[in-house]
Amino acid sequence: MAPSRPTIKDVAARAGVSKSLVSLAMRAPDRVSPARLTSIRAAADALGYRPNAAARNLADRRSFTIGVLVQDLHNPISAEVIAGVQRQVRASGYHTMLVTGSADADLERGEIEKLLEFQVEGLIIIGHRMPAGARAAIDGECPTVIISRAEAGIMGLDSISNDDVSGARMAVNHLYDLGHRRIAHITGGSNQVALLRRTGYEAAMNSHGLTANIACYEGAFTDEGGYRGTHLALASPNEHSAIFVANDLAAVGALAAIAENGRRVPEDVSVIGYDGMALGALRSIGLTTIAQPLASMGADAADLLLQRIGDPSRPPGHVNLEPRLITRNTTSAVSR
Amino acid sequence: MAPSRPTIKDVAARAGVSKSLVSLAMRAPDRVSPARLTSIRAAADALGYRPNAAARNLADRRSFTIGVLVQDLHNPISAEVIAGVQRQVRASGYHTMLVTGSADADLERGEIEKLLEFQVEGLIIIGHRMPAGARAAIDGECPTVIISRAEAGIMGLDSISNDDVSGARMAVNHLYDLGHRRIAHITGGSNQVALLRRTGYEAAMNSHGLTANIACYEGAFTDEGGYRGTHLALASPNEHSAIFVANDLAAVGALAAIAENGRRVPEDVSVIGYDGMALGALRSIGLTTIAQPLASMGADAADLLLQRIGDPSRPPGHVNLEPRLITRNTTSAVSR
DNA sequence: GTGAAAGCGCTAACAC
DNA sequence: GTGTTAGCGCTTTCAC
Repeated sequence: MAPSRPTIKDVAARAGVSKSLVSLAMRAPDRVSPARLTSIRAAADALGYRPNAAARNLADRRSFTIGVLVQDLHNPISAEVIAGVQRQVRASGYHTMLVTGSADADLERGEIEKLLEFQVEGLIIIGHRMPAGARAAIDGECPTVIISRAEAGIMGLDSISNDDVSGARMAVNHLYDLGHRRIAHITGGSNQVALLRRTGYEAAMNSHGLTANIACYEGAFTDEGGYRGTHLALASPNEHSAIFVANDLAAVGALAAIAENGRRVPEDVSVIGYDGMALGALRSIGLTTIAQPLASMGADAADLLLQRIGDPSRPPGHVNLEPRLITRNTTSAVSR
Repeated sequence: MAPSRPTIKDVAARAGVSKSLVSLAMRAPDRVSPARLTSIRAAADALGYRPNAAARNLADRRSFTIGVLVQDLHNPISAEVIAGVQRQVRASGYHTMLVTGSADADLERGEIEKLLEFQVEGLIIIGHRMPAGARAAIDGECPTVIISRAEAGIMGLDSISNDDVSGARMAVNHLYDLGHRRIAHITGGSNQVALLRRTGYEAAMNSHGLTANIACYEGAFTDEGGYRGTHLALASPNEHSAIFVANDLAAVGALAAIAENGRRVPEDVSVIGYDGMALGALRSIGLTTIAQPLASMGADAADLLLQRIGDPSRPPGHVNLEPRLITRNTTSAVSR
């Protein structure tokens, strides 16, 4: 700030060469004579020179930065996806600028605007909602890939998702195989992902001839949502022996509701979640779940984006990864 | 990218005015005649003009950006601190650029370098380790505040922390008040924060005349660490009736170890953690803990940083917040 | 191999 | 009020 940082010019002066040679030395060391190179480097070190990204981006007309919008930083799965994104992005010589979304659509669109003003070369959006400001990106402004939003396809964006319908079926099938028939579903609300999971649940129930047993209780993708929905389920006369909860966070809430209700998991009622958040693996939770390959989804998103940046005319790609069942301690064979 | 974005010049041409008037119109609308203003705005809208942050930062010689380094994005408390930081930073008209640290010190220093190259006006570091690249920041390069690292003081940086020693005493006192005497401590490793919490534990035990009962078992700030440490504790002949675990994540691991050991919480052994992570409040966990005011720590850090940016000569400040006890379901009066 | 000069998009005096 | 003119720090032809 105050003692404004040394510039390429200062380095040049100190090394007794021209600005452009310093610039060259920084980017193509092999095209500069060894002697000058060392003296330039010495000067740079002595001065504590650090390139100014703003100036370089301006001259380059590119930023080597990709923007990441995380809608729900509080859901632990976000961290895992982010880690995957970062690893891959870094490996490609880019770096990430991460902003968080929020319930406030205006704020969220503002964040996206900022990212765009910073000339990010691409955008990765992690979350279930369609961000307000994403329209701009969609309008061909900036390559964008959406993680975990299945309807992205219809908007012409690249996307990475897991097959929610198929995953939900896996959940039901697992329960079915354990002998459960009265299987309830706690929903994740009215967003696309939640709807798909519900669809998978219903489809699986139907295909097992359990149409009459279909029972959905309204929840949300939060601890609280799972808790409330499960209380509803337990209060019904249906005597569910198993519950498929829309996501892991909600499933943890479900466990609490069940305990409060005086029943045991999995002896009295089995519970299966969805997502595969690391915390579900915590020994004191031991949640059976349908796990999304979170880190690779992040990495794949980065790959897809980088490809698209390389070739903007490339048609949008949709990677739909298969989730997998992880059996832990909250599901068991039906007891009666 | 390809169809390079419209610039201020394009807007000027379309509106039939000069570049500088457009620039003025964007920043001080009231100093431009209404007629021109509207026509400029119309032109900007029509063109889909968006200011180029790189150009502006270069000309302004400031970025209105503050960099945030999060060392452990996987610890859920990070998200809460980040939220606090973001809210406050945004409210001040700045925005944040967030990068994640990692075990790899070189990568971490690289991330800090990037932030610095981007001309961030300040740095907030969230985590327990002293990042390699922080030296540069310390050398007066860039105002920096450290969250959760008590030794920051000696390095001349601003810092926000909670009083770990005092918090640990609170934990022990709570247990003591419940009648516990054989209180074990699962440590968080050898970092400063863990050491302080251990110090507080020992001090409290001493002051209660329980010096002979002091028993520390080696753990870490992770689920796994708490799990292993607790198994050690339970295997000892000390018959601990209560355990103070170095942080919440580890405490959750402790719960698992205790369950595996065939004991109940809190009937057979009480457990108290530290941090106040939101997940500890999840009903199926209900962890008693010493809660740090995470969101306000983030907000305070942002405030401190902004102040320092405003007045770089300001002496470093250290805000040491008092944590508070949150009693939930994992502690109860000693039974025998 | 090296340097001079132009320009990236924007801001900020400074004149008109 | 409004336009002109210099840069901000860096990259990049293009001659030498």
